[in-house]
Amino acid sequence: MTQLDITGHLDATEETTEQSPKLGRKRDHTRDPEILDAALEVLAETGYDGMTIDMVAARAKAGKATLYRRWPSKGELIIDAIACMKQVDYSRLPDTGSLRGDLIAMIKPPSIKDGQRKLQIMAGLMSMLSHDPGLADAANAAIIEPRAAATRALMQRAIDRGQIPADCEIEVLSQISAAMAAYRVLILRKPVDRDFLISLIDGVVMPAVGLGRPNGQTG
Amino acid sequence: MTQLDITGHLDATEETTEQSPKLGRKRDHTRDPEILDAALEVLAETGYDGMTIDMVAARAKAGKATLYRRWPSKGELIIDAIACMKQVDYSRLPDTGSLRGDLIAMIKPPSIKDGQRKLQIMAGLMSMLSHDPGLADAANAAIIEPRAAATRALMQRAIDRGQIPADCEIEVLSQISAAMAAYRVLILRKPVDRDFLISLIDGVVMPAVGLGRPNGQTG
DNA sequence: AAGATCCGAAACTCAAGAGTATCGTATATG
DNA sequence: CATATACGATACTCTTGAGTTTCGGATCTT
Repeated sequence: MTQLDITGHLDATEETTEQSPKLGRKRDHTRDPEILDAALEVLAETGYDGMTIDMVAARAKAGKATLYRRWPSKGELIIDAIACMKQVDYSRLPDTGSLRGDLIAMIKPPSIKDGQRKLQIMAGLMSMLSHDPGLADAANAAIIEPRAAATRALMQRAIDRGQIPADCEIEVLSQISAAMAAYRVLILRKPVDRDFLISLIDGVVMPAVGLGRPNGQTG
Repeated sequence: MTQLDITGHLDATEETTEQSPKLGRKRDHTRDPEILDAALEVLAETGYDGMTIDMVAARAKAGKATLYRRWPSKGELIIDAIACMKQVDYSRLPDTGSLRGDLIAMIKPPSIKDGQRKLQIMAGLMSMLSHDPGLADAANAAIIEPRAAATRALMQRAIDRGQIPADCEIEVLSQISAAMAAYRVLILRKPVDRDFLISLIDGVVMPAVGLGRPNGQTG
């Protein structure tokens, strides 16, 4: 449950338990993951402007000064927190043989919960995105793109298998679930559950790729 | 659904009678519309937390005290501004005879521009919506619901005419354009233009109601 | 014209939060 | 045990913005 490393600015993949014997230096920045987690929690709860460094420090049971020893500013802390955000693993895509099966296989409680949290974080960042390109890039890379890439891959595979027409608008279709979920949570303020996502797949996505509703008249 | 009306104010949007043209500084709260407009502008540009009363006052060429003589707080001002927001008129829906024609008829430059602006405002409000139910309600009534109701009515009419199946998921389908537009503007940070909206109608909505893609294989 | 009002500008108070500095303590190393 | 260092807590400075007050001048009424 606790796979954490991330000491510098990521890329630190080796997590050997030994320390370099550096002249009496004690533990490195071991508290970083907890602090970044606390920052994301507070961000999701109160939004970027509402959150304070004291809140984050208190949540992480750390001193305010500790945060400033490690990050130069509130903004940098948040960008780092987003970049180091824990991800659900999209590297191994489901392979059920059918597009519908694959899409539904992506709907799992941890995935839903993860999505909900990410949307809360996005909501907290929203008003800042227009004014801080670095923040927007970090949010996109950590929150939006991973899931989008996974869905896109599923659809491309269905095309490669000849299961859906090659001229499907994958770009748009692969965004439907994410967009509708975001709209529902952030704007309609209703929960996104499994049934909603399935009704999206069966009522929108599958028909749109020609696998759903038996075609009828032409309006 | 239904309309707005919220508190007590508004009705200032209508020009009652012709009064002294430019020299006039009338005694009633004639400046209200300009101030509310300025508030919306600043809100859209900088977000709720980023905006200051001074910004709004300066934008409206008014004194800060004037705003406080009229609204008790920043929050009340914003809620009033949203409630009194100018609307594009959705009361007379297009009637082209076909669902596709109606949907496309709703895409007009003023409508696109209006939508873009509303989304910017929503972005500025986003982080507040979770913490202020009154604000969320006002935003929903003024920004979200009018357009949603119009699209829903278009689809219901298509069902009544027998042009699309009665078991279409109207609720979801009518939200597609709004959700995808919001996703594109707020999260993807790309512009929403006429071509995008048309590709949504032809690539997603129409196929989903059985009027688009010639149905084929079963995956 | 005189009086009553409303307005814009600007100075002011007050609270909150970003960022800094200090200090006592805990702990690993030697 | 001694030392060096990182940490938590806390007090502090400084800036910003919400909300208030004051005042001179412009406008409407009578």
